[in-house]
Amino acid sequence: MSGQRVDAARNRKRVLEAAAHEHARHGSALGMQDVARRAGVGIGTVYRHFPSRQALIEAIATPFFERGLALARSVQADAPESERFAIYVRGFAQALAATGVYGQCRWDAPAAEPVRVELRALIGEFVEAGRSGGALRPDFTPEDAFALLWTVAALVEATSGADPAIWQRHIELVLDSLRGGPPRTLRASPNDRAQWDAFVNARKDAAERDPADPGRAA
Amino acid sequence: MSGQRVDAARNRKRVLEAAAHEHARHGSALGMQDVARRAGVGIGTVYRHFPSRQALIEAIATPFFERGLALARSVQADAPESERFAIYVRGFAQALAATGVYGQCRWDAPAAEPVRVELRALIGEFVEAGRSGGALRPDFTPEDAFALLWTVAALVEATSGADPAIWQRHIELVLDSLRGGPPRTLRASPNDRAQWDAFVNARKDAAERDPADPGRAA
Amino acid sequence: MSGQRVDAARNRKRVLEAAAHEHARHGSALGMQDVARRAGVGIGTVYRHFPSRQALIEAIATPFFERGLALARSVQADAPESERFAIYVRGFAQALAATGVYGQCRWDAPAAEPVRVELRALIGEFVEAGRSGGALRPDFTPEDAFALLWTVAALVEATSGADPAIWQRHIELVLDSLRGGPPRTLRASPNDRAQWDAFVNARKDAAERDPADPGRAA
Amino acid sequence: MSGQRVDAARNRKRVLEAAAHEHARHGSALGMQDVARRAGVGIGTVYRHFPSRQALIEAIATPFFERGLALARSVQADAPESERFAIYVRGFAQALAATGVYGQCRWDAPAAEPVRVELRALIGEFVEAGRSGGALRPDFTPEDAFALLWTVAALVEATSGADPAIWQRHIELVLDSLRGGPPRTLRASPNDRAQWDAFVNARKDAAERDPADPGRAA
DNA sequence: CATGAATGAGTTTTCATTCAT
DNA sequence: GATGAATGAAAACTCATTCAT
Repeated sequence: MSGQRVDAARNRKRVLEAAAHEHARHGSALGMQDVARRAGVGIGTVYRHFPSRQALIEAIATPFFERGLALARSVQADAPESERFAIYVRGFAQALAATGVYGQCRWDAPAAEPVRVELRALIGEFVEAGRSGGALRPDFTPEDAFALLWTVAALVEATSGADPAIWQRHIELVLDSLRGGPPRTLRASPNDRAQWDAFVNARKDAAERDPADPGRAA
Repeated sequence: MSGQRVDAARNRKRVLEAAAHEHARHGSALGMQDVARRAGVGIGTVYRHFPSRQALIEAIATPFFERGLALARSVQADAPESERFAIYVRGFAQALAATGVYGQCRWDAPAAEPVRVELRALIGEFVEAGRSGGALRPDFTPEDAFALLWTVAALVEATSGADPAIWQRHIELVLDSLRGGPPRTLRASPNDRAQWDAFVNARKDAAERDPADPGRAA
Repeated sequence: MSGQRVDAARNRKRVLEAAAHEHARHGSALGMQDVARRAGVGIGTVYRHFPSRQALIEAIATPFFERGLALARSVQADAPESERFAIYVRGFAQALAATGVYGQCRWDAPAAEPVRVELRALIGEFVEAGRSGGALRPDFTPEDAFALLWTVAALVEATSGADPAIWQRHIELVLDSLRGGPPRTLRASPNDRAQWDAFVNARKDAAERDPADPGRAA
Repeated sequence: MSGQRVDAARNRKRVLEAAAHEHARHGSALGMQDVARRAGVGIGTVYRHFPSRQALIEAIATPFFERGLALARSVQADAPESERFAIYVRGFAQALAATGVYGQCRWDAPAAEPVRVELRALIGEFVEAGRSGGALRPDFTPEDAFALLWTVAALVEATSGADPAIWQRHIELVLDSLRGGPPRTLRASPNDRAQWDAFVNARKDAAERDPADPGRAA
């Protein structure tokens, strides 16, 4: 009816975008009907491309991982060795805040396996270089980096809607501290009370707007 | 099931505990039926104490906040000034890992208002004392502390089921780094690859066991 | 607890009144809990006096029938023979509008049996006297009277909340017509359009206020 | 059950018919499950066409009103002027007895607005013609007609299950009386005691069969 | 390929009734 | 006798998934 052969791939992409949007709002509780509506296709089309809700949710993760990997590659290609880790963390957070997709899209998804492997290798290099260059304390491991990314992701996901300065400050504070030396002046302004009040209120508002899934993250 | 009129308060508590348990596993998608079953009461009893699913979920937060506050008070009472912040963070994470309740139970809940206020005052004192005593870098603010607690909570929630050593290591690493001086040897063993493999596998297993809500957090 | 022996009869009466009130609003869909609350007693007390919801509903009818019978007796005692039927119909409608109880309280309730018998006898006399006195056409039977009372009840129940003039006019119109002679000037003002608009709006408002039981009666 | 996509409109109609049937028996307490079963569709299909129980109940009214309007039009087209009112009342009652739908389907439903307006115009004409032709007393108004129809509806609803002769007799009696002249011999046999006993018993039986909603109307 | 009507299992919520205190 | 907490069957409603068109 709407151009038969024209472009199945186009539809697939639209569904994926719609799903990412819904996922950002409702987490894994996203509704298939809502995804279809937002994508402007019938529910059946969603199921043609993704055989189940679970498959769709997992599929959302793929572009997320690919962006993460692409970011790591470009950091490796372009950034000075000792700063790569910091730049990657900042870029990771930035991408997260921009796309809003995280939630259930996790490193444990089967599809993420190869990405995870390559990413670990790259991050391993960043960490090694950071330690050598004095940007990271000597006992910092790649696994510490994963833990850090996880916490950063959670904070970004929670606060980006209210005041991005919160996570920006946090990242600078932690990165600077992880050097292991005396504190430097940070690149981001200090975290203050007003920001947190804004944060709490933003979440309260969101909960009122959508009582079905009252607050993601945390 | 379970005698009648035994004690309304007792039943209320059992429902709350059951709800906390379910919430830890399924997040806000917890089922009322499941809560009732686990509490050993009829579904009607759940509704007698909490008029709706939403009300129950909000109610879960209260003991969580109270524990947090109680912890802060006892830390203030018993711990040496300069170590209070570190002890509080450790205790907070410990409690989280033990009770598993977090998720939707957030600082923005209306019921949390008074707790939030008092808690902020206490944490403000911890931070001040920490800075004076050299346990925290001079530019660390109470709001930085909140951000840190948030990230810690996310990490604990995600990893406590797999290997608590992950979050323990992370906390020690960050606390030590936040001193601002040269790194010390940490109280927790380094974060290594095996731990993360265990983590990823644990999450994968959980997702297979319960495809409905495949993995909380992150 | 609230005065043990004091007065069970008092409680029974309060429950009955509360039930009548709830019944007037919600018909047979009245809630036991609501009745108990309005009566100011525990739900158990309601069940002590009336073993089931059905029994309570049937019990509501009794005072209704008794009032009807009392009215008939007093009409027989005090009113001029030929006007008894008209006076009874007017009084019946008046009582209905005042108490609001009708709905499920029906002539077929077992408890109503003896009342029904006596009432039929009295109304039979009223009808007979009315025919003799020229107030009712010769072919009007006691059963016609019952049918008429039924229709009057339905109209009163429907319109008394909006404009009682509607049923008053209707009664006068029909009573006058049933004489069988040329029309006389009626005791009530004519039924006009504004009254019906008020009626329709009143019902619409009620339906919005209480969507649970949107409008009793036909 | 019942093929798929057969025809959405067909299913909608079947649901509506089933709902009308259930409504005739149980009033506004009709069960959605029962409606679905009777319509031979899944419960989800009922909800696809009518988003809530309330919406379904309101929808039942539409065909009812449309039938009423269609009847009025055909009466206007085919019947002799002075008899139109009487014919309409009889047809109205007949339709009511046949379809059984009334109860919550009321003139105050928003959807009924346009029908109500046109119907009032038509009935206004019938009344006017009836007065001119001597079939109605001169002071009879269109609003009196509405009141009369309401009472007729209540009586039909209550008695059609037992003995239709009751409402038939009542209608003839009232229509004849409303002429304002000397009584004529009625087209329907007189209302007698046996009919009322049958009526009371029928209601008693119904109440026993279905204690949930013991007796509609009245 | 796309569509969206149909399905029904599953979930939330209500409420008449029971019974320990 | 009175109370109200407890119960669970029943009803309303949701939504992932299927499949005829």
